[in-house]
Amino acid sequence: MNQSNILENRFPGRRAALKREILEQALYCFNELGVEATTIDAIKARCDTSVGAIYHHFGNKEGILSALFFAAQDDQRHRLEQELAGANSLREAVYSIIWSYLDWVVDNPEWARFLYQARSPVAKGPFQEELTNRNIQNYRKLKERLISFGNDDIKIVQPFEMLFSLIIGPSENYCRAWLSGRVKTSPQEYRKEFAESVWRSLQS
Amino acid sequence: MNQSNILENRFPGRRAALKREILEQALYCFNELGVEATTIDAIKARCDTSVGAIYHHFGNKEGILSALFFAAQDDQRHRLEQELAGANSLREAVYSIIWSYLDWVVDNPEWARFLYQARSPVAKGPFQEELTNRNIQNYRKLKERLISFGNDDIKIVQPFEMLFSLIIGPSENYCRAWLSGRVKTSPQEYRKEFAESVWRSLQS
DNA sequence: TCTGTTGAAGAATATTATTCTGTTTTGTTT
DNA sequence: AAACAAAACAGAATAATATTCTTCAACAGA
Repeated sequence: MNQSNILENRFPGRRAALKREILEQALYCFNELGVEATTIDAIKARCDTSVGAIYHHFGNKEGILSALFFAAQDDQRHRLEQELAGANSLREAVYSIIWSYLDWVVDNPEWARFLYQARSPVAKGPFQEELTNRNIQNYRKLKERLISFGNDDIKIVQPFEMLFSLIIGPSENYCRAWLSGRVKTSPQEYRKEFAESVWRSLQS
Repeated sequence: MNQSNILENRFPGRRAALKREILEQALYCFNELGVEATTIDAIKARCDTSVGAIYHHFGNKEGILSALFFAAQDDQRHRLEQELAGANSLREAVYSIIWSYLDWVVDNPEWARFLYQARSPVAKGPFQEELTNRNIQNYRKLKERLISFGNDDIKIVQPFEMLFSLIIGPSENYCRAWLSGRVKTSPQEYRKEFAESVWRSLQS
């Protein structure tokens, strides 16, 4: 049932049991029915609790959505940082970014699906600022890490703004297609090809 | 006010005037407030009409959303087909796909923004099947067009499923970033770089 | 002009999100 | 252990919102 321990990691302990249960069922509902079509009542029914409990823990629907979103995003980023820590060159860093992304999506398809569809609602909602700040932070850290390698060995595509899009764009697009069912082959099968293609695209 | 004539093209004539007006204001609301936070009342207020008129034209909120979505998608695809028609080699085709995509987004930023955020809701809603069919069709047509060139001159990345992601992924990712404000430079400035990078990534 | 059809309005209804009040459980202090 | 405070939970009451329904007006074709 539990596809992973993202929730356990983030909301540990006995007292948070219902909180985790609500989130898990909400995740299911959002993915199955869509964010807007998911009602508090539907979530309530699936975990046999009360509206009072739900609102006590999350305040409102946006609160549930955001809690799920940030939990997923943090887990994904954590995986990225772990992989990236082991990289010793720009080339290895690029491979780490792509591989950790693909692996995470394949390991957590439900969470990944949710992440794609919840970004816009969260970006518009009351947690707008928190999301923006996190994105700026993450982006900056990644940029510094990449710059730290220098690019003596090969000449890298110039406008730095483009770099991240070139690296993650293809994988992201493929993962979306895979999660929506348009393509059948697991992203992991193309790990190597994605990384190599991207690396080629970077040398100018 | 009217960023383009997408609505005029799709719903021409005097009798569809209110229909277009409703759609235009709805587009504004969806982008400004988000899909879920946009109320029928807010749309009604912005075009000074009645709920009756709105429901007469679109049935429900999903109906407005879908009408906008398909209008935008068709316009985008139309532009792609025009550009692609002039291509005489695989290389030119790849350039056409990327350039028409970037140009369309820059020409229609509001529509592009909407397209990104409305995909999930539409994919879950009552027009689910229509969307799927359109996607399958578009994908197939594009695939056939690309295959038609053969690949005698250069060896192209093997798994065909990956091809589309490699081509459009970087541009898509960058356009999202640009529309969300994370990067400032217009995608059009990097037209050449995106196309060249992608083309390098394809040769294996 | 007549007549059926489409466009439009707004009140009435149904659905859903949210608040509020009270009760129980849990943890902590004495 | 008893008393207290804080957090967890339940469910009725309320508010916000989507949708339906009934009515009237504009319009095209006979």
